[in-house]
Formats: sequence, structure tokens, C-alpha cells
Amino acid sequence: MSRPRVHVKELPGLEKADHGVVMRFAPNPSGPLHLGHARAAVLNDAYVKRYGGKYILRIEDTDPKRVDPEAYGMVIRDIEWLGITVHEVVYQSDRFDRYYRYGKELIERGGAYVCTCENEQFRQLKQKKTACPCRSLSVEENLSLFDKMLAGEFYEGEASVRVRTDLDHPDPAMRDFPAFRILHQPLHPRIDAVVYPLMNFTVAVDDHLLGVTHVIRGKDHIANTRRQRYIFDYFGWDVPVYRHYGRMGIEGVVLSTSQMRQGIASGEYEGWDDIRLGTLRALARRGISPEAVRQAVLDIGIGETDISFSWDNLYAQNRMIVDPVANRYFFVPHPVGAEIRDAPHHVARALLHPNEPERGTRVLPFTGTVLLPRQELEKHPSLIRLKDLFNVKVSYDEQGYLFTYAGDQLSEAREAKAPIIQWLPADCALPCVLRTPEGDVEGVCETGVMREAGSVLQFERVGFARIDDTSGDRITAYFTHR
RNA sequence: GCUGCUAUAGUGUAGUCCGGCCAAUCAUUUCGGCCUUUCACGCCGAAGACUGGGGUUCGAAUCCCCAUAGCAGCACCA
Repeated sequence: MSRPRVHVKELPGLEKADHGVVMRFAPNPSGPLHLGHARAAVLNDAYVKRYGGKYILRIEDTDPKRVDPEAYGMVIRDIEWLGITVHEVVYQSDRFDRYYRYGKELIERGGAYVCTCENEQFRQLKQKKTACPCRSLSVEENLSLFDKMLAGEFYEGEASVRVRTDLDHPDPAMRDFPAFRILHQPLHPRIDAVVYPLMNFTVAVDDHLLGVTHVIRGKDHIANTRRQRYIFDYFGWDVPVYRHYGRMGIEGVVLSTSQMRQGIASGEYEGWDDIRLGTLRALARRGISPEAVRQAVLDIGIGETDISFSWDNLYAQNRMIVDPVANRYFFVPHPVGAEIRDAPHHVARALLHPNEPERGTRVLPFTGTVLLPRQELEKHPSLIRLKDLFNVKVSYDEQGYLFTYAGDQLSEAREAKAPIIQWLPADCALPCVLRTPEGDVEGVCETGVMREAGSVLQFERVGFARIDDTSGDRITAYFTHR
């Protein structure tokens, strides 16, 4: 009896978490979620579940250039697929008034100023640790400039709000970073605005306003954490506890949203769930369960080391989940017809699951001719056993193969070390294409597979597969893993 | 270039803060064997790592220094 044994690996504890935590996952709605997002989404969820508290899904849609209206729904759906418990959903585009209000207050506190320098000019001054002329404007002047921005009196690029940090900061990335910008194009799908708050500003304001206690995100945000710290300090807010995990490389799969979008547009990919992509929906289509993704990601943890994601480890997790539930069927790749001479008619009964006989059997009537995997014959065996049927002697003459019935005894096949292979009756085999990232494999499968639409099964001696479509004139299956 | 972070087997991970119980954990992987009418699952066994060099110490994977490598940031993106 096989049962999924789950290795619960304890994540490292979080400081200041004993009275519960408030955490958030903050994706940008530019496309569906992928493996990289899953890490952040799941890790935060795991801590909220461990310590108790609140999980906020914050949609960070403050850059209209990177908003795909359809992605709002995709993100929600993908999060649900992952089985994450979301307690609150926040759209930043609903909160622009708040950002303006706090922007104004930051200016009043002397923590920000309106800069009307040309972009390139500012960049050069910044490199030289020199203040730009705007930096010395009075609070009143800045407030009035900010009002002008909001009133639409500036064109794109003509004005921005910068946070006053430290021009001598050894890291140029820290020096007077921007908090608001002006944008006329493209239009935001959800709101009408020309002054757009920037990520570091909205994140700081929202993390505080929403009561976020702990932030877990990639180390590409380390600099942002330091920048946001300035804003927290100006307002006198307590900062959350931060953890930055290392970069995760994923082999052999496209992760960049823009690349995926381009590939879909050009017809190279079938869609967001094309199995060559690293999206969660692509994994789902292939038959990877959300629990496996969750386990794999938890296993990786929050280490600061850069790692490379291992498909092997994911597959192992998935196999553990899927093996006990997947029904077994025969799939014969590249079928070759074989008439078995001198064989009695017989009805074979094969177990749906070898470890669970009570699930029942598949019925395979043998009436003389079977389909066999070409690859198996190319090994030139002298004796084979058709699984759950009988033994067959294989000989060769100038015409080709000759198949002769060679008795029912399993023990004889064992003794002869004959391979036990899958087969199908020639007159009840359905065309089936097994799609893999490396290409399609044509073959035939049992008629019983029709019942398995949408579920993951195991093609014996081939591997696990998810039955994607049974409606056409042939069945489409996606290879999951061995 | 500047700033910062990291460095344990093929992969992921524990141990590192508070040096000895570490001839280094667990999982995966690979290879044997058992079980089995699947090359699945299960069981047994084996293989495989502390980046390098100095130093402190009776003792270092753990502390210090240097080197090397990788990564991140240096956007009016998130």
C-alpha cells in the first residue's frame, strides 16, 4: 500500500512573530503567475498559517505600462490554484488618493521635493553626489508644484517627486530616489491619473497602512528595502521585519512575462499554458499538482543563497502525491501491428492500480492481433510477455517479425528474463498523442482513458500524464514525468 | 566602476548566531539488491559536500583576515 509520506520541513522561525503576523504577496498584474511568484506567494502563506494572522494579496498596478487588464483575473485564479488563503485583496489603483495625501505630507515633513530637472541631468548630478537646484526649494514651493502636478500642468517627464535621502550615500542607488512621476500614456485600465506613485513609495505607505509585520521577498528588493526605510523614518513608522531570499534560476523554461507574451503573439507558444513556459497554468496542464509546487518551494525555503530550481525535486514531490491516486493504463507509442499465431482468444484484466485491487480492472479483449511499441521490438527480443496476457515468441524472417503464442506461464517469462511490455488489442485502441516539452509522441491508448479527462494517470512503463482532451478524434495527453 | 549579499554532495536543505556531541542531517539523484505481471510505488544497501589560502584555539563547517566565484542594486519598473 503506498501512501504519500510528506516530509514536513520546518522553515526557519521569524522574529517578532509570536503574536501573529500580517504578510502580503504583491504581484504586478502583467501576466499569469509563474514558479518565481509561487515561491513568494507560498512562503508568505506558510508563515501566516504557522503563526496565525492575515494574508494580503496586494495587486501592484501603479505602472500602466505593465498592466494587462486580463492579468487581474489570472493572478487571482493562480493564487487560488496554489491553495493560498487570502484574507484581503488590495488594489493599489484604488488608493491613489491616499498616496497623494501621504505624498503631500512627506513634502510637508521635508522628506521630499518636486524635481523639474531633466532626467539625464539629475542622473549625472547624482553620480557626483551633488544636489540639484530643486532640492533647496521651500516646503511651500514644493507643495504648490505638487498641486500643479496633480492639476495636470506638467507633461510627461517634466516633474517628479523625489525622496530626500542622503546625497553622500556610498550607494548611488540610495540617493534621492523618485516617489511620483507624470505619465500621460498609456491610460490606466482602472483609473484616470496623470501623477503616478512609484513602487517604493506605495509599498512603504501600504505596508504601514495595512499593518504588514513581515515581508519576505527576493533579494532583488534589498535596495528597495533600504529606500523604503527612509520613508518609514520620515513618518516615524515602525518598519516590518524583512527577509530576502536568493535568486532562483530555473532551467529550460521561459519565465519572463514579456518574452512569453511576445512568443504567444508570434504564435511560437500556444498560450500562457504552453508547456514550455514556467507558468503555474502550464504546470497544471502537465499534471503537476499545486501541493507539489508548494512542497518544492517550501523545501527550498528562504535561504539567501542563489539556487537553481530542480525539476527533479518537483517531480519527486509530485510523484509522491500522484502515484497513489493515478489509475494505470496502457499507452503504446509508435504502435506496430502484430498477429499472434496459435493464440487462444482471451480477455485480459489489468488492475487500475497495482496497490489497490479493489479499484477494479480494465478489460482488454484479445482476438488475434495486438499493437506493440516499436521501440520494444527494435531491441530484438526472442521472448516477450504481454502484460496481463501471455508470452509471445518473437522470430524473424525475410518478411519481418513472426509472433507465436508461447504459453501463459508468467514464471517462464521470468525465467527467460523476457521483458513484460504493454500492448493493446488492434481493434480497440484509441489514437492518442502524448505531448512532451521535447515534442509529440504518437501512439494509441486504452478506451478507458476516455473516462479520465482532466485527471492524471500513469501510462505503464511510460510515465505519468494528464489527459487534456478527449473530445477530438484522438486523445491529447500531456506528459507529466516518469 | 560603485554599493551590498552569499558560498555545505549533481540538485535542494540542516548544522554556522552560542567552536568540541559533525569521520557533517534529510530529501532528491545515480548505482546495486529485494518486492512486483510497469523501467511505478514500497523496502534494504552504496556513492557523493564543508570554495581556496592564512590566522586564533587544546580543538573550526562554525570565529577573524585575504583571495576567488556567483548574485543583486545603481530606472520618472515592480
